[in-house]
Amino acid sequence: MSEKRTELQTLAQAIVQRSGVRALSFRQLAEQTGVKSASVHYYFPEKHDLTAALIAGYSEAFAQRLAAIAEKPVSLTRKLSAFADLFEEAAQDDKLCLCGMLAAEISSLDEHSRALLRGFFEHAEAWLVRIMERHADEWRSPLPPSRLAAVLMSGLEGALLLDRVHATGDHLKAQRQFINAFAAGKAF
Amino acid sequence: MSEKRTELQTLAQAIVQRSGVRALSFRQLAEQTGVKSASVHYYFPEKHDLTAALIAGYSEAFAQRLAAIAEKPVSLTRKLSAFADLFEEAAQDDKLCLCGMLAAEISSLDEHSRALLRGFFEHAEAWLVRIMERHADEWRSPLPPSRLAAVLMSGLEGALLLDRVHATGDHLKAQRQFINAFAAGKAF
DNA sequence: GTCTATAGGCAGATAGAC
DNA sequence: GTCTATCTGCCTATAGAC
Repeated sequence: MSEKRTELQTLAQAIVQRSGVRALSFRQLAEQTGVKSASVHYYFPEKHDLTAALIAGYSEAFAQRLAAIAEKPVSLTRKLSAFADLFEEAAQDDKLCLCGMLAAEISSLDEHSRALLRGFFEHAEAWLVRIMERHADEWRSPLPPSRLAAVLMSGLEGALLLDRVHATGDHLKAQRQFINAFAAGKAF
Repeated sequence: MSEKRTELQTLAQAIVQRSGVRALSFRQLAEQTGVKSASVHYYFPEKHDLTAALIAGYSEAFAQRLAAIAEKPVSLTRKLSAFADLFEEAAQDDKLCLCGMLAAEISSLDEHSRALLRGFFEHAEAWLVRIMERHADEWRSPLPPSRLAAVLMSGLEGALLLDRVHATGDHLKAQRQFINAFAAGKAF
């Protein structure tokens, strides 16, 4: 993988996380990396090639972070808190989760990118389910793990979204409080 | 308020809820309502005028629905379920909440529209807090009402987002289960 | 109110030289 | 790999006739 390609992809990812795919242009990408737009087309012939590469790269990095969290010998609380940290990082940079942003823009994605997007969310929720099952003695709830995973994931993606509007970070904080109470077995 | 203006605004709202402001064009709007794009500019001189009108209109309609729910003499469960119904309606039409979509696209909004957006979410969450306080005997939680309102709102907006990716509606269903358990005083 | 016509800009994409 | 040059198409916005 060439360095220029990586540089382009990194920049493109940041732009999408902040403003969306529709705001991402070959020209802007070229200007900000010191090449011409034709050169960007050399690495990513069409825009959907770039989009797909973005989702694939993001998914892989995310999966690695999840794997690292899973193998640590810590409590459920700490694992879920580390999970929330991944979202916090994006929020700090005024970004959404790449895949959350693309979910909003799904009408402008091709079928291949949509499939990759599905993969991202399936993997993340499956990870949450596995973690909850492994720490089954640390929590209780009237909902099954798969439902809880959906609640957690929706909550975090939604919090990222709403915290762009009020810059206080309150929604992510509320999610963390909720997660902590849950993972401490206090309720739900 | 002229009929044509209303027609344009209704169509524009649907387009934004499905594809976002960046996908909304004067030309498309004109074609689908049988006029020319110059005529659309007659009603909404610049695009940010249209965007602002969209948010204001949506906020007002939403507020009216909330007021109607609040005054019904029913349980917390039923009120929160009616609240969730508002999101379900959007999901059925493959739409996001207008303001959720615009939150993702906040970088392309002017300051006036951003202020209107803040107003929407503040109002919705204040409504949730008021409802929870009025039904204080029907639920319990380690979190204060304002935090719970943030959790609920994030969860529903996020569920709408994630359910566009897998078309199963699972995330909204999970939110409803969560809300029911909460409002039944079962937990959290 | 609605139109025609058009300005001016930016988008994605490609051909072909180096 | 990177460039220049260019095509085609869509965008917002405006001037001015009817």
